[in-house]
Amino acid sequence: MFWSQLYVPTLRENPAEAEVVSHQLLLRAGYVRQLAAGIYSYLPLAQRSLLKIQQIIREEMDAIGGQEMLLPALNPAEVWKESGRWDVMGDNMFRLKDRFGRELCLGMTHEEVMTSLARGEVRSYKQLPQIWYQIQTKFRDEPRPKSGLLRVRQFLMKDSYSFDLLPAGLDVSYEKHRVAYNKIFERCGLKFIAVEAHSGAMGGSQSHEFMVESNAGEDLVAVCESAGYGANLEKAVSRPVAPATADDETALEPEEFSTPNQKTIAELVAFTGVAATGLIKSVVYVGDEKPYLCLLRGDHQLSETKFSSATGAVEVRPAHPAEIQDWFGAAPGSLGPAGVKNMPILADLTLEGRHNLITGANKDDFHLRNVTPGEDFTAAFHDLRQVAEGDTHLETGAPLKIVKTVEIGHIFKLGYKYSESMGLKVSDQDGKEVTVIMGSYGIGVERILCAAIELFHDENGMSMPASIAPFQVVITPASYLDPAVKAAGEQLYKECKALGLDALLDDRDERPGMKFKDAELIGIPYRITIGKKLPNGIVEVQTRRGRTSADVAISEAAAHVAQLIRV
RNA sequence: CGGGGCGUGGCUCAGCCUGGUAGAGCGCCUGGUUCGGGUCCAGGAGGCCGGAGGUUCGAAUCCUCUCGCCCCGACCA
Repeated sequence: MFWSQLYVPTLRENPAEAEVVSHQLLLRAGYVRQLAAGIYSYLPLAQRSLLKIQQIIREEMDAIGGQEMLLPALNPAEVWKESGRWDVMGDNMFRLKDRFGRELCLGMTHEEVMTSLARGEVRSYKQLPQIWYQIQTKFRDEPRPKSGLLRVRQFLMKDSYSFDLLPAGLDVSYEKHRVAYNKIFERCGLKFIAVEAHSGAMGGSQSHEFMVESNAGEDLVAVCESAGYGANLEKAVSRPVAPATADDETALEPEEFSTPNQKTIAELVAFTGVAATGLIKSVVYVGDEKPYLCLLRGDHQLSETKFSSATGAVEVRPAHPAEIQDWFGAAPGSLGPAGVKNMPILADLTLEGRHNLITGANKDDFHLRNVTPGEDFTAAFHDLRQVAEGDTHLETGAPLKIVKTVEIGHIFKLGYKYSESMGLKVSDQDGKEVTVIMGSYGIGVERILCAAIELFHDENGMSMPASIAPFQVVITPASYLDPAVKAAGEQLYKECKALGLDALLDDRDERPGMKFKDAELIGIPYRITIGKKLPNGIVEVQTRRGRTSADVAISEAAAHVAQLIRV
């Protein structure tokens, strides 16, 4: 490709609307343009890069026996009603009606359509297992699209679905995907981690997320490199920081004391002189419209996901102050387990075996001291606590750190959720009908591009991995007016193409500085500059990442770059 | 949905408070100049100031409504 014929509208300044780096650079480097909130047009550079990403995904999916299909993005309501998700998806689903008033939606994921397809086709256990996938546009009416291509309303997703006769088969399909995903993200040049993910309210199913560390991300994960542990914060477990002081284990009776206007943990710590670890935090949550009193150590936070798992509740929300007043006869800030009979009491595991703690008295402006879990109140103990900075790995005690990440892939053992609700069954060896067990596996295609930019950029622009860069090498004749330089550029371009390199020749009549700036902005990993040293048969090969360069004989230049890319 | 910010040539922004003929830089076009890190000079095109209504002799500027975009939060299969 010749640059003069390629549409690359680079901008000198960052567009005002962009805040995260990948968004700024995608706009500045002329990769994308925005049409509306969360809706983008992909210009030639983005399209080239995205096609390369898709090709890598395709090759690795095919390698595990995946079969590519393409399902409709426009879905009838019926299949979604069958699975129950027509209602569950709520406002996140784009819905429309056809001319006859029939309800349709734009697909936000394809479990339903895939299951519907499979149940019409697959009859026998002999046809299993199957892995079916597609790379397709998904539509989600996000409440708040943001961060450029990271959270959008229309995006490309590779979604695959496995169908197996038995759970052991699902394990195999899942493992195949895990391996394939690792290969895909490695080939895309990303630095990523696979972490345990929350598996939803059904429980039992396994799930992993593939994450790239980035401040632009929205997910927090806890990682411990030395223990090889990583988990989404929703799911993560840890060893908490030990209480600041040992408990007085004398058997003491609870004793009410006055705490005027002391509501928060911080205020109580200041008021009583007792460390937060010596306090019980009382949080009232509503799960599926039933109230629960959740008790945590003063310095801990409730994990809504763990609360949901502990109670089995699907709809989870904090109680309203008015509800609390009604149930406890006191306002938040003076709550505790004492005398609570009208709702279940859940206590975090860190409270088990503690003695003589401080908690609210369920009486405004009063607290109780000397409250001992198990003696002064009974509670069901669960892991309810969100892992916090400073915690250590549960088994090894090695430090955990909490990092912000972008989710680029998610693999999930679905189990029987869709096959059961939608009736996907096959005959087994004995001619008995058996419900098929499924897995579903997603990759956000644009997020790979974003993550690569977030990971690899500097003040000059992007520094794309060679495997997914729009071009692998740019040939930059310092001046296209010099006939010798121009001829050498064109010759070198031919040599690169002959070696199978995806090359771009900057044939524009621009000053060299401008060409260098543009090439670095759009992130082409290698640049061959033809200029001053041409009379000696020398050109310069620059590596974008780190901006190191080497003088190479012009006859060797193409092969030299090919060599660099292969490594 | 709650809170905040912003809409002025393609891009970045000034002008608005205190109403009076719409500006700058970059980009674009023409001519010249220059040619290894976003050359320099000269000339030129391009905007009914997001939209609607109102106040006023007069509105980019003041008021009301509305649309859009961004950020924080809520939400997130």
